Amino acid sequence: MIDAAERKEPMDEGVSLGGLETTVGFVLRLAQVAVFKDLLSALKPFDLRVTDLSVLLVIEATPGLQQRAIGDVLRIQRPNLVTIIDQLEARGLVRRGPVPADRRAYALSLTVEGEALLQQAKRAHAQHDRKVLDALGDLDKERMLAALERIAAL
Amino acid sequence: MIDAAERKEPMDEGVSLGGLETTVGFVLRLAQVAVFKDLLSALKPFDLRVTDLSVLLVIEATPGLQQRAIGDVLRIQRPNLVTIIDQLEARGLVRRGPVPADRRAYALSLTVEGEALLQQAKRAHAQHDRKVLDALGDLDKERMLAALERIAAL
DNA sequence: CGCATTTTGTTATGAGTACTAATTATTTCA
DNA sequence: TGAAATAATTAGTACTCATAACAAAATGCG
Repeated sequence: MIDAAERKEPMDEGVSLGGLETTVGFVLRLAQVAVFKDLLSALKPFDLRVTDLSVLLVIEATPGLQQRAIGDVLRIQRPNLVTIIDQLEARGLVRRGPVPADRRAYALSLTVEGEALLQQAKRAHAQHDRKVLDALGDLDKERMLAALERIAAL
Repeated sequence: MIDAAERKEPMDEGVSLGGLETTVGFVLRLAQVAVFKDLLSALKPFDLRVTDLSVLLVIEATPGLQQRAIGDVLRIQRPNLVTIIDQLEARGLVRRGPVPADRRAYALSLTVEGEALLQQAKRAHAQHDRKVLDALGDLDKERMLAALERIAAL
């Protein structure tokens, strides 16, 4: 396959984006897609998607959490979280334990296998995150995060 | 529906995200989702999706462009662009004209209706963009764009 | 020129993600 | 106790994104 950068005739570099290229929203999307693609490939060896990693991280941080709580903080709809947990449970990474006070809910926790895999995945994630931070250049992380959080609260 | 912020018992604010909240990638995603949601609702009156607007903007900037070129700059796969143009053409907003030198391709241009609708949509878009820029706070747009572009080039 | 290769747009199709409505079991509360 | 709310689930849907294969036309090289 021939990359656009080395094609002969059309020379797409000259095509105007109609002002889109100086728009925060548009570039924000390009950046987000790139970050997710990079992280996804970094997690490939562990057969984890980005969402899987985030779920595992939250469970690790607070074992005993219920599905609803995880969905809330990660902005995952409850029905969607069900299948995610289903898969992680089927792989023996996560356990659906009983909640003493509530027989409807499950107390989620990592199995030893889940904990072990997560440790590996965390190293890959840290490596990925380093790349992202390097790309920030002179812009310090704190100001970037603050700005992004304000945008997220639109 | 009850918002999480005003629910009584669980108090999700205390749930740890396991370090995710200080990750550029995660917050980047939240920001991007928020921006798209805001822009989508701003474009609702014109029955345009975000992608539709970007396509119209590119065509306006360079009339006579072929589908392939638009897909390249906007990162839209050719098959997907076909249906997008189909819809815009069916609504009378875009015209598929002949390319003198190439009978396979179409020279895309805006109709008068398309031009008129785009002008309105651009005002809505400008209003939305103003909100995003305000959210940047002390961070100047140029540095933000530069950082995002470097991330997008990961 | 003539024939293989490439390119444009198209169709069909599948994977992945995300959303809504409705159901069951359980808990909460008036 | 009975009504309403909640946790998880199921089923169905919609939207985005990607790939493969195709016809028509253009390109290019012998």
